Amino acid sequence: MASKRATINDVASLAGVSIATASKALNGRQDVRAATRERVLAAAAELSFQPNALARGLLSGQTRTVGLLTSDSVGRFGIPVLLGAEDAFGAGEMAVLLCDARGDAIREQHHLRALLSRRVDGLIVVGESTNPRPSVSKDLPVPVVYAYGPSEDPGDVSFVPDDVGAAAMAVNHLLALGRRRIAHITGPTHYKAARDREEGFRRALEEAGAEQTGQTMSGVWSQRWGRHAAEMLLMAEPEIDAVFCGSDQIAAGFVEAARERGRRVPDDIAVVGYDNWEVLSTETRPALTTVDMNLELLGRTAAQHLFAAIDGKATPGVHKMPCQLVIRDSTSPPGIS
Amino acid sequence: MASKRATINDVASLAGVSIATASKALNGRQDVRAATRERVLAAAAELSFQPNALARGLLSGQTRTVGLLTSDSVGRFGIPVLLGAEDAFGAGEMAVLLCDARGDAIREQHHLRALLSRRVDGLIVVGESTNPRPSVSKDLPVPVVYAYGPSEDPGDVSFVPDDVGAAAMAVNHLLALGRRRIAHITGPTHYKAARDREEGFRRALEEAGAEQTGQTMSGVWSQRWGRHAAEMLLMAEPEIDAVFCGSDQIAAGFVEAARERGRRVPDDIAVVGYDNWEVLSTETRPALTTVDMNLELLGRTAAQHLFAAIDGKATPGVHKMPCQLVIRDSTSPPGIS
DNA sequence: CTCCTGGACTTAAAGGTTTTCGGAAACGTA
DNA sequence: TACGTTTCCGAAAACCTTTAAGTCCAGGAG
Repeated sequence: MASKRATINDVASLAGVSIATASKALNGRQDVRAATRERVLAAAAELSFQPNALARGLLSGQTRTVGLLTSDSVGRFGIPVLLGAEDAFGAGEMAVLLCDARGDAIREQHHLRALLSRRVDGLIVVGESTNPRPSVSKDLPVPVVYAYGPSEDPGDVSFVPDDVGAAAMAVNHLLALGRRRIAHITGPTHYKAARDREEGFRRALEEAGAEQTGQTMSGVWSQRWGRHAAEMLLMAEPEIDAVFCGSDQIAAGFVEAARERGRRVPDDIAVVGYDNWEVLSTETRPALTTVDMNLELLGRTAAQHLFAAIDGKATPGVHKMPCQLVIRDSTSPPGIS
Repeated sequence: MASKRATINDVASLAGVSIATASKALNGRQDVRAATRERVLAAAAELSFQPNALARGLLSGQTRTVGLLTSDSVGRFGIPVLLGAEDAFGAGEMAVLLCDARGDAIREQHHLRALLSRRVDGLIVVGESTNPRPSVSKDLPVPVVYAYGPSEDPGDVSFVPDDVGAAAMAVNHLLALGRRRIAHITGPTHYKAARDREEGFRRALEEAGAEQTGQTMSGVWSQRWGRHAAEMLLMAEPEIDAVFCGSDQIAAGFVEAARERGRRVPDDIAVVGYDNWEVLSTETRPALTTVDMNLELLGRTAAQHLFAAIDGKATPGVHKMPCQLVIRDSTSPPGIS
């Protein structure tokens, strides 16, 4: 560990100028002779001077730091938000202060206070599901954007995936392949995601004048449920030719069970999953066609809008972000696979 | 957005005392009458005063903030480190600044500078594999601990999972079940994790006087490779009664392929995986016995040792953290399953 | 010669908090 | 009354940087 951190005072002394001149030289401002500037820069390099961001922030009121308040979806969102922040500024210019509330409102309040006392420039609140969540933005001195889980307050800025549209897109893909006897297996109905995806499913069928085959099967988001549902479904509706699953876990369970029962995917039954969770979607046999929610884009967009809001250009409301259908072998048209 | 943030000055004015008294009252120090303290506290509450952490840090030289420098294992480590930080202090007392270097040394330098200029109290560097990585700690004014990926410099503080010991533990478990014809399928040999796990595998067999069945099969960390390896292995060494896999992905592929070929798991072949990645390990049929590296404990321990180092109590060297064998159905002794 | 201009640099204030030290009041003792 | 002690409070410095305002000087214009 090095001895003591150099301050601009040390730099100024070493260069034989005042701290004001040193500051101007270091920040590339006018009113300083080239020779002097060079001397200052040399001194700063020798002392490996790093300006103290605290002092700077205290003065300017800007910390170039944003808070990320999550409830454990750090892996899915933390990185995209970081990338978004870096894209909007230079690399290393903006920093992210990470907090995990573990789903506890009290702890969330604690973290909120801690972030505010650190004078973050803005806040990104990440939900663990797409269910609307209570707003934290009441009377906050900094702008807030919500990602994935929208705020209940429509006056806040929220970014959510367009589950309804994505589900419709998935079903339209199945319809375009000529499939007409399509079933739906999904997760618990207390998830808005499950309800939205079912709505997209129904709408697409309606618009095409087709009928859903069987009832929507709601269970949990697991491979086990996918297998179980597959067994029931293949028994009850043996003539189905496609299934839209509410998650890749369910879809993975479905294709495994179908395979065991001698149903060929995609020839007999085409399958579409949801999430594009690659450890599942690319490793099943066949690999899954699935909806990618573009969470990275979502995080990046949220970060960019936060910066816009920091600059006073907020755009309230719930913004639905488009998803993308990743087509793999589980829906290959006949003759290609 | 609220109007303006209250400062301790505002609180002092409202309470009719000087800022020194206000500070003392707010920080619970002596030398202030109970009645006065109460007045100050009431004023602070009314203005919802939050002390400015920048000013405080500037003065004390402590920011109660640590930097987390990762290369994308945020999900696996970010959270444990956060929890560890909260455990070592009160919730919301310590904050974590998150940086992702994306495996780029230049970017890592950038982030390092950004973190230092923000005056973090310490640094946790997280590797993406257990391969040793270059040290960043040369002449840094703050302590650093390495988690998962150790530093090449033995003078640094590193925490890594005990892969050798864990693999031996897994194999001993198989031996205790009476299995003697044990094979090993794992990932690429340029991963130290793969080499360490193989070493533990060999050692355990040697100590038991048993012989490895077949050659160690090195491929990639995927389910697909697990299936492929299973096919080759079952062909070449049909009499095996157990397999130790270098990851749950490989193990999941193995049990699937074995099942298809009519081999019963665990009755005919016992299987042990590695990672306890629950989306895989609990969803295969049967659920996998697997090594849990206790990454959460690792992260927490790293955080706690960082705090110790901040207090001047460093403990240099590479610390091997114990892993844990999670026993599930894929190694149930006969008669139980 | 004086006056002015503009460049190069310095002084000082500001930002919010903590802390040291000194001061003042109240009270007890001789 | 004079003095020492305790209790409570305030003034001011310190942390580091940026910036507005001020100083000084050389040189050009009149």
